[in-house]
Amino acid sequence: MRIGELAERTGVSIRSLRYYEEQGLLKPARGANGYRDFSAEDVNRVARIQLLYSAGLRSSCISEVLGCVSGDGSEPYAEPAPDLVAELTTVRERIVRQMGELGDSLVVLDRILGAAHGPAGVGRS
Amino acid sequence: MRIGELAERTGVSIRSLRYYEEQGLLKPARGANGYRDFSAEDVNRVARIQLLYSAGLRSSCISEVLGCVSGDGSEPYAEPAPDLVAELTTVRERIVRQMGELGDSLVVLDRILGAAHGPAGVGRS
DNA sequence: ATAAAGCCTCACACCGACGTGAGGGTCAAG
DNA sequence: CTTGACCCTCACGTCGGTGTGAGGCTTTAT
Repeated sequence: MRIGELAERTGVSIRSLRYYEEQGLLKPARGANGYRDFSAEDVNRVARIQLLYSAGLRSSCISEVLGCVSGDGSEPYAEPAPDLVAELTTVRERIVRQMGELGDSLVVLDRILGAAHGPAGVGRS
Repeated sequence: MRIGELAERTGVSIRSLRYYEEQGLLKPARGANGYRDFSAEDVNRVARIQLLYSAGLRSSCISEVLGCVSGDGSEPYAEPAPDLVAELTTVRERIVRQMGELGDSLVVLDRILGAAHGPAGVGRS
């Protein structure tokens, strides 16, 4: 599939997809015309990339992580390098902490929002 | 208290504190010498600012939120403007979504980390 | 008095993911 | 053949929070 289609399917901009390739996160084949040729698996791969980005990992790190995840990513892994393990452990801790902070922020926001329309309970999501 | 002390107490850089003032998040008094003079409450205020930053709010939004929180922020609020309520609601949804994504990312990371040192359980934080 | 430390105001640098536009090929439809 | 849609590669712009350095005050300690 070509880049436009992948963009449409994933909801990610064309620019971003090119950027992902530039960062080594995607390695599409190339047609004789120079066009990128993405596989069907790349749809999932892009989803995982986005997920990890949203977790605050930078692309260099995502690249290593994805190197440990095979094709559809549903189950298997290769051996993670020891350095990577250390880094990911740090990242893991950061994520846990960040989730806590987000929870706290939510409390703050809900206080404000609660004040907005009186003492009645805020619509729970 | 002067900026250096506040920086030390909050763990936030001097540069950032000046930036917060520039964004209207802090309004320190000024001594005759031009030095900023922060109040004791500002320590809490800075903590809240950091919290909201980590939740992904930009300073313009934080400024409005803090406008609804009185002194020590422990309980009360002023009336939030209706526009602000709408924005915060959006932000709230984003945060909830983001927490979900972080949780998913955690699962991905734990899979990798689980593969790192064999089938034994991962050290639970 | 003199040095050291803390403060001040610009104002430019940086990072990371992405927008955007220029300039130019490729390809299917009319 | 031409139009229009899609693709390509640079390469610079943006945004937000922060680092950093210049140039110059005030205050504190010796």
